[in-house]
Amino acid sequence: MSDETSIFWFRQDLRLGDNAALTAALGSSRRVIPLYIWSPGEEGRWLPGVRSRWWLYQSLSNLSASLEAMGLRLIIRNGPAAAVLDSLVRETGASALYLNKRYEPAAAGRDLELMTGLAARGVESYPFNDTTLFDPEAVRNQAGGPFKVFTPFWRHLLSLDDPGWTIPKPRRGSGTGSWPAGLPLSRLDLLKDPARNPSGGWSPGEQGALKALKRFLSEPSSNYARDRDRPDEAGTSRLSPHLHFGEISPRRIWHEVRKTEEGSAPPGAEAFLRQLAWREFSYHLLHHFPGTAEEPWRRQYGSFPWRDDRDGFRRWSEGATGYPIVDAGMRELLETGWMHNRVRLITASFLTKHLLIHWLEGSGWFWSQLVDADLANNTMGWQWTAGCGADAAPYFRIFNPVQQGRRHDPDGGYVRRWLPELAGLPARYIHAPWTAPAAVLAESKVNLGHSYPKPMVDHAEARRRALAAYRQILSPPSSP
DNA sequence: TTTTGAGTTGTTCGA
DNA sequence: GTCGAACAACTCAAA
Repeated sequence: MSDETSIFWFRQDLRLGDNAALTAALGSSRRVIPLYIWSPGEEGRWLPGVRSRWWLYQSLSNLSASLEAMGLRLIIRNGPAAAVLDSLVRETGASALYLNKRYEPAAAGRDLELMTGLAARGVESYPFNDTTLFDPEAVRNQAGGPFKVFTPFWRHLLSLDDPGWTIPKPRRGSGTGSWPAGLPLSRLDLLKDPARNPSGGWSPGEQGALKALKRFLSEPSSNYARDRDRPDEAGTSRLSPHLHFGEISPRRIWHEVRKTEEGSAPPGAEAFLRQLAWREFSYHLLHHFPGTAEEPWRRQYGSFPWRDDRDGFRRWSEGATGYPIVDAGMRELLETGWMHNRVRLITASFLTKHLLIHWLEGSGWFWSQLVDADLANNTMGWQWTAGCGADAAPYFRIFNPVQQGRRHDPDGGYVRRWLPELAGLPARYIHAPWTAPAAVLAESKVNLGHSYPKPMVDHAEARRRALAAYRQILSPPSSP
């Protein structure tokens, strides 16, 4: 162990356990300065939204307390990362920077530049792969390129050695008395609008993340493969925000699930790992195709005839389309900052296919509202739904919002929860109120067009319009 | 190099 | 109600 001072830069790895770069820093230097930098302007147009900031505040507060307990202090600063690091190096004489790599293009580019600058001043940087199970550069097909189809990617992951097992939580503090100056967390302006705090019983932070995983794995009657598509039941892991902020590592989840799998083989363990692999796939894609957060992955979609429809977008975002399963999802998002995965698909499909509104408007809205907003996942999901992404759904797969509602929310419990104005409707009509007889509507206190809107588009008509639009770019008319 | 099999999450239609 | 086919063609990944 050297006498040198190192800086450990926390970013999307707000945890002490199984943290590759943090463990390396504590193992190699006598004095480690834990740092967090608030510099949202360096992330391009993807500034954290109100829910994301709320979570960040809670998570940093939690992390700070955990660090104190082991004799370390989290130094919080704001401003351009390069400038913050420069001055901290000057103040402390640090000679090394430890960090876990980020894969969002803006952040990755910024990091590279900043590490080069530090190297010129004699400060060595040690970037680790920690956010993903495997380093995207190391996962390649036989031709040496990145995978562009999920299933071969998944099979390849299963053929690899397991990612190194959990790195133990460091126990030791630095033992130095004086710490460089930092800002109190409250100065970061993360809690702007308390009225919009996410609800839903979240526990941000490392302990909360571990508890959530434990709960998920111990559900006695759980069958993830079956229940994950039921928004009316709590069948999903709800680990997404914890994963986004790195309060738990995908490595740890991978191992915990496999461990359980070997023991009692809960139904659905493999299905869950597949979802984790989708997250992995998203990160690898964003790394290899850095333009895809803004541009369609399939080039020909650049000329897709998206409609400019401000009013349509507003109705979608507010949950007033007249299709209950869509509106329930959008209200859940608005009220809690989270939406069930299946409903994300249905609402995204509705925006891009029924309304023909650009997927970027949708991804931007989700980004601004989600507590788990994650550039890799959000980008991949929207491009996949819109048909322009890697391994996307065929364009003729257009969700029928009524059928999807009936299949995945058969009793209407999900709709009733988020659309109380429809709560009185019998299950038979809950996903298509306009088909209910007048007497049923009256008895249920539903006044279509007033207490709840009529469908803003006719499904069959919208479907034909979408198919025509997609056909247009896939087989351009030959010139005469 | 060429060939071959395959591809998260669907819907509709007609028998 | 249930079933299979059509919806399109393309590109990927591996043999």
